[in-house]
Amino acid sequence: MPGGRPRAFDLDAALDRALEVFWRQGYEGTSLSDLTAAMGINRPSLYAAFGTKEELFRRVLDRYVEGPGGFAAEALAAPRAREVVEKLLTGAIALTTTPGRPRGCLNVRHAQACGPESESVRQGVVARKLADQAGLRRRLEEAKATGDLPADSDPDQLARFVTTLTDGIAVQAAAGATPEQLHRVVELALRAWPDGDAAGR
Amino acid sequence: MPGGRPRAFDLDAALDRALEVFWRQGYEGTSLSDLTAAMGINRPSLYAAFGTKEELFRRVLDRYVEGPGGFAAEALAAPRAREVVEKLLTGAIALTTTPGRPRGCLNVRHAQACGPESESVRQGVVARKLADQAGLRRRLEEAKATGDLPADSDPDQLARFVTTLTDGIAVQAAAGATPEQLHRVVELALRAWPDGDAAGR
DNA sequence: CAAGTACCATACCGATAGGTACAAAACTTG
DNA sequence: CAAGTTTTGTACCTATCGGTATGGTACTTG
Repeated sequence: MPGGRPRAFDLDAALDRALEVFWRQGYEGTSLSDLTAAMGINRPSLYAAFGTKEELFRRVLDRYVEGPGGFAAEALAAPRAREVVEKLLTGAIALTTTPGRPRGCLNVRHAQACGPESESVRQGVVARKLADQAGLRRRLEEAKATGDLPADSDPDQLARFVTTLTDGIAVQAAAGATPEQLHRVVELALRAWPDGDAAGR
Repeated sequence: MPGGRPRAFDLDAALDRALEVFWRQGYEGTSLSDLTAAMGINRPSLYAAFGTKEELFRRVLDRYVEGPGGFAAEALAAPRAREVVEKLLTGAIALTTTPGRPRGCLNVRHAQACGPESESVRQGVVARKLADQAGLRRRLEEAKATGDLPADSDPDQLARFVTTLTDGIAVQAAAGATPEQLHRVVELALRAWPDGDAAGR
C-alpha cells in the first residue's frame, strides 16, 4: 500500500558527512546548521532520517567503529598478544593522524568533560570505551591461558596500559604530533611488554 | 583622584570557582550563567573584572598551572630523571582523580576538537601543552648530558612518551579509572624507562 | 489517473547564548 | 559633605540554539 516520495540523499553518505563534522568539531561545537550544511540536507530531513542531534551522534558513533575504528576488531583477531597490541597501537596512530581527516579520536574526545546537557552523550561514549577495553582484557586473558603471555602477567593491567597509550596517542595527535613521533613512542612503550624485548632495541 | 566603590568579591576566589566549572564542564559546555552562578557575581562584574569568557578562561588556565598543576614544575626540579618522570606520572594521577574535584585534566580536555568559535582557545591550550612537553625534554637533555640518562637515549622520544602517558592518564581518569589502577599502569610503563628496571617488577 | 504516502523546503517556535546600557550604590579624595 | 570614580543590579540587546508546523512535491500502488 505505501509508496511515497523517495529520499533524495544517501543515508550512509550523509552519516559520513555528519561523522566528519562531529569528529572535527565535537558534539557541543557542532550545530544543527553545521550538520545540515555538511550533509547537504535541510533540518526536517535530518530529523526524519536520524532523529535528534543526540540520536544522530549515536548513529555516527556506530559508523565510526565500523569504519575508521574497524582496525580495533581486526587487531583483536591477531594470533599473538604482542601482535594484537602492536596493531592496536599502530592503528590508533593511523586513525588519529591520517591526513585529510580530523586529528584525534572521536571517542577519546567525547569521554571527557562536557556541559550538563551533553552528559548523557558522554556517558554513552565512556561505556563504549570501557567495553572496548574489556574486550582487550578478555583477549589478553585468553592469551595468558594459552601461554601466549607469562603466568604472572596481569591482563587487566596490560589492557589498561595499552588503552592509556591509545588514549594518549589520540591527545598527542590532536595536539599536532606526527605519526613518526608516535611510532617511536610506541616502540619505546613496547619495551615494557611482558614477553620481553621482542621488537628489540 | 581615584577611589570608587570597592569590589564586593575576592578575585582569586571567583577565579577558583570559574576554574571548577570550566574543569567540570569544559569551555563550550559552560555558559556565562553557569559562571556567574558559581562565582556568586553578576554579569557586568564578571566582565569588568575578567573580560570576555575567553579572557576569563585564559586566566583560569594560569591559575590551573599555578595551583592544581603546580606539581609539574616541582617534578622537574627532582635530582634524577627517573624521579622527575615518576613525580610527573603520579602527579598526573593525583591531579585527575582526586575526590571532590572534576575528573580529568583541563589542558588535555581542551587540546582536542572544538567548534570553530573556540578554536583560538584550543590553540592556546595546545601551545601550553607543547611548552610543557618541551620543558620536560630540556630537563631530560640535561640529564643525558650529566650521565643521568644513557648516552644512547633520546630525550625527545622519552619526553613524548611520558606526556603521552600523562595525556592517557587524564582520559582514563575522565572515564572513571581509579588511582590504584593508574598507578599500576605507571609501574608497568616505567619498565620501558632506559635506566632499567629500577622500580622492580 | 486518482488515492495514498513519504519527503522536501520555507518559515517559524520558545529558549538561551554571549555581551552591554544605564542608573543606583558605595567608596576615596579634597 | 560635595565631587569624582568604580562597582553593582536590573533589564535588555541581537544572534543563534535545537526542534517543529505547514504545505507543496514526487513517488508507488490500485
